[in-house]
Amino acid sequence: MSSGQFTSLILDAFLPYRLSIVSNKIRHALSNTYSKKFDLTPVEWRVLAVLGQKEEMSADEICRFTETDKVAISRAVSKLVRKKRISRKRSSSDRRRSILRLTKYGLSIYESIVPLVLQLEDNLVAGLSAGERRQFLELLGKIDRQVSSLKISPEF
Amino acid sequence: MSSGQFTSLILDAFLPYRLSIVSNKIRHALSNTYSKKFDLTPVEWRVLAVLGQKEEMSADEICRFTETDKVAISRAVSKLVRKKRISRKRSSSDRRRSILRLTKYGLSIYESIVPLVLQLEDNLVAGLSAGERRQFLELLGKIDRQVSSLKISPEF
DNA sequence: TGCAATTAGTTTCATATGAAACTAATATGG
DNA sequence: CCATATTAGTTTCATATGAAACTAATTGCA
Repeated sequence: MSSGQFTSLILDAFLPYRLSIVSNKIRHALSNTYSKKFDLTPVEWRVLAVLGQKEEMSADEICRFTETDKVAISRAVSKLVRKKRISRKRSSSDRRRSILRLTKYGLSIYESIVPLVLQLEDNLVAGLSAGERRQFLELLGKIDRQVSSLKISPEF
Repeated sequence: MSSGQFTSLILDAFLPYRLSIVSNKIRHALSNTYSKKFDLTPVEWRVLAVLGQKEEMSADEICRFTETDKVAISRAVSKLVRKKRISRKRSSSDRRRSILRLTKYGLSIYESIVPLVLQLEDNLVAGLSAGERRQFLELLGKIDRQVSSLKISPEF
């Protein structure tokens, strides 16, 4: 039966698919550098990474900074506290809010992982010139803003 | 304490992180277009998408084509068969292998979703010129090949 | 020819994740 | 001042996912 009117989806040219594939590969590669060695899940690493960059943050701030679901952050924070990698203190100005910081132990884990993930990143972009790297991040930023503006108008 | 010797990780400039954020946003946006409406998970959609593009494939071929874990594909295939969206027939030349195809029902679901996801893709790249789109996919392809070559050398 | 290695796909078990609902605290407006 | 709405974070329940082990069939080599 002729389907001349129907446009089949060519996955290799479908941007969301391509992005997903590459992102998954990188996530696995990243996970391989720290997951077993440091007993960390990707979201836990993300929390450590944020707290390594900023001195202290609340869970809600981490959610907004990393655009990650609050339940996932909550669970990761609880595990990191239990593993004594971060500390949690109630904010005196808003007792709903907690103040999170890396412990010395957490900081040492963070400082051990950073060179590894930076090395991985270097390997990833080894085939790109410096100009191409900048270009890629710029285009990615444009797509990021587009998808964010889509989310602002929920369809329900 | 001076930490002049240590390079903190700046997440906004960290490519894997940026890719992950954008990819997650897109995955959610995509999922919103078909997940509830068509009762599909992302992996199930991926299987439909591949079978919509190719007439028939084995599970193993879908795994390799989409670079997706065989357990995930196996589970998605079983659910799609149960939902009568694809059919599964044993290969006569290799009885380990199954031949998967879209059913009429599955094809109609596929044909309903494709315009939606193509529209979403159009919206995603609305801020890019045609040249920038090509450039982005080319650079993404380079990164893809780099990360694939990393995986070829497992570290254990 | 026969057996070990490999392949195609499935299942088990433990953990992660998503959606929704929850608690406690604060903000806002009448 | 008080009731309602909102915010920060947690918990529950169901489903998804990851890792490992499994079964059945095929391939390759001695």
